[in-house]
Amino acid sequence: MVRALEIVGERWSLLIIRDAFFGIRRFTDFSSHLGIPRAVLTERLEFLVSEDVLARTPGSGRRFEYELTAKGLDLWPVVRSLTEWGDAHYAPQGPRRVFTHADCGGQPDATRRCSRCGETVPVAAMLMEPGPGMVTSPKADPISAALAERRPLLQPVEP
Amino acid sequence: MVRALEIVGERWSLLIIRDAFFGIRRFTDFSSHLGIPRAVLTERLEFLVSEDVLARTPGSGRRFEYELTAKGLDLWPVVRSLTEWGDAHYAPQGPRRVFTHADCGGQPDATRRCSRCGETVPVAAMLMEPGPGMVTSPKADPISAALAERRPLLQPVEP
DNA sequence: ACGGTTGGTTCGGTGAATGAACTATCCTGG
DNA sequence: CCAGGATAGTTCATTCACCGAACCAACCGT
Repeated sequence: MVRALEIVGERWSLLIIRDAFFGIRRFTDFSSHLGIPRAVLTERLEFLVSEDVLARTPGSGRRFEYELTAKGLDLWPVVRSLTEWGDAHYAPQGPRRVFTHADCGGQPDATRRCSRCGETVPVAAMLMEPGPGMVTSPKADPISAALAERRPLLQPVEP
Repeated sequence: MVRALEIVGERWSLLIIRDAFFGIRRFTDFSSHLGIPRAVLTERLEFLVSEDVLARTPGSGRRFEYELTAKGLDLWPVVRSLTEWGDAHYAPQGPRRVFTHADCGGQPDATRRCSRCGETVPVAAMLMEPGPGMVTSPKADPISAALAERRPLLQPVEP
């Protein structure tokens, strides 16, 4: 676990990875959604790319995109179990987001096993939907607004 | 996930919690096994106790013990999935430790479901055994040596 | 050609982490 | 009863990481 924490244990790293699962791919979107200092974001993205957790692909012009690699996708159980623990102990209204299997509507657990059909669900086949604890503030930025809608995981935000 | 990381996302916190699962309970043992600065250890233990992840109970005299609470035990999926990710991507020799269901010998996944009997295995009913990647250095301190033996999780080290 | 967008870099200030040394309390052996 | 060790810290100077704000350079559409 020491090596895992050397890669994803620094501050912000897991939040960047979580946002990547949610479909965020661009520098500016990570910056505005997370509120992370840009210098720190630069450093974290470069490090995660160098460790093959994210891949940096050129979009149009300067619009680079940071995407999860296979190794990065393997972090889903970490993201999911941390979220479940936070929901269980710090979300009296219930979770802000729930994740469902697009094919059958069941709820995959942290290991991606679906509660209804029993399949191991690929992350891309999961839908993220607002849960009972979701708060929709009127002044929400476009990114937060998009992430409060029902949408598939990994699908790029505003393509 | 933000709130979860506020509790367990600081450096050393998850390693302290992992060691607590392994059976470490005393200040000196955490210090020597993790190599964490003592001032930081003091602060982390106090914080985790204040957040009801650990409980501090008086042993004999000054020998306090830090034990996982129910809330702390709920962090097992986080510890397990981080370890699995590290093993999958940074342990070419295979994992250093494997965890088995004491009753049936199966291997519980991150959600504690046993691969053999299908039961949800309590953490206390799991055995930690050395795996193919375990390295037994001759100069190992007594704590590391104890943790390289087959032993139940949560059982206090040298009671 | 020009203003906006994107993806950064640079900078000074602040707080946290580090390792080494020191301390106070309790327990045990003689 | 006293000495010494074990335990669980505290203190301190140095180093390092994080922070917010400002600056900058390439590219785009018009």
